[in-house]
Amino acid sequence: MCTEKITEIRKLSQKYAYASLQMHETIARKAGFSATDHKYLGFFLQKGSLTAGELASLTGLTSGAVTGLINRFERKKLVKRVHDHHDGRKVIIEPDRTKIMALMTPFYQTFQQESENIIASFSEAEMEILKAYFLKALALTQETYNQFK
Amino acid sequence: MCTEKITEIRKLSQKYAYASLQMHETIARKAGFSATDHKYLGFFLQKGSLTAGELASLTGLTSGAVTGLINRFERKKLVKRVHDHHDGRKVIIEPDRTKIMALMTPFYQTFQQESENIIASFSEAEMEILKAYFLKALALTQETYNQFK
DNA sequence: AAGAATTATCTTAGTCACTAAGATAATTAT
DNA sequence: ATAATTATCTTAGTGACTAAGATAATTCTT
Repeated sequence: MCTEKITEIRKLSQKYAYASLQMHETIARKAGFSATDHKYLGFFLQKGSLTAGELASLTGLTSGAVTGLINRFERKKLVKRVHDHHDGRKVIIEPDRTKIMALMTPFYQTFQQESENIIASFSEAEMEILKAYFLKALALTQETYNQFK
Repeated sequence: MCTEKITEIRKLSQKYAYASLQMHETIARKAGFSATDHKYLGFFLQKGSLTAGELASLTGLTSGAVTGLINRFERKKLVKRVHDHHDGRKVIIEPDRTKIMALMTPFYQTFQQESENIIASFSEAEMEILKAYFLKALALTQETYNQFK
């Protein structure tokens, strides 16, 4: 069997994950965010509005840390706090997508375009293989995460 | 063309990168490390002995932060400080690979095995495609990192 | 319907890792 | 020899985190 090739690819994917982390942290600093703020900012683009509690459980942060996170974003006018009409305890955090995008785009536009160029360099059948791999790898990563959290 | 599929895969890989980050941070906490200590611990396994300065430029930390990092690892007896005989200013950090491995393995063994199982579920020709993708994606990520650092 | 328990968020106190700037000590250049 | 440079460490201050408790709204119990 091709045990070596398997291990090689596994290590490659590990290296990629680390490089990705480094890249994001570096961009975060350049964009004037702490690494963690930047990390969670993407959440709002992905998920839209969230309550503080939802954000806490998604991020794994304590409620106090989330309060601080929201305060920092609110100061920069990237999100708004809105009280839920149905449940007055809840605070809904409404991101200003346009403003957030405007901050991120300069850094990611080229990267995303190049990423898509790389993907586009594969045939449609090959893309299916990439997709299959990512779906499996994502599931395993999330399982492992859930196992330890 | 299949623009949608391309974007789908790009987003999938993005999601994977984020999940990977979350997983590593969670494991770090479980293993009794701060997320950053855990992140840099892997460095020693990969690179072996390093000087404090080399570590600083690899991690992007200031020299003071590196001093603290080494102190914490040294307290846990995971690394040793050795003075360079040729250049008395330099401090070589010698990792105790066995000890570090012993700390990491319980958390990563299953994950790595399952990762390899996923890879092994592809044919050899398909593996070549995965490898090709990772090599390109890694290069792009590192380029982007270098561009902003 | 009133009181108790729960839930959601915020506040406070304390900790830890970081940066920036300067100190120390060894090496290299003039 | 002296000056400049290099490598690491130290110190002071900052920022984001946790844990625990406060506050306020909702839901459950009887």
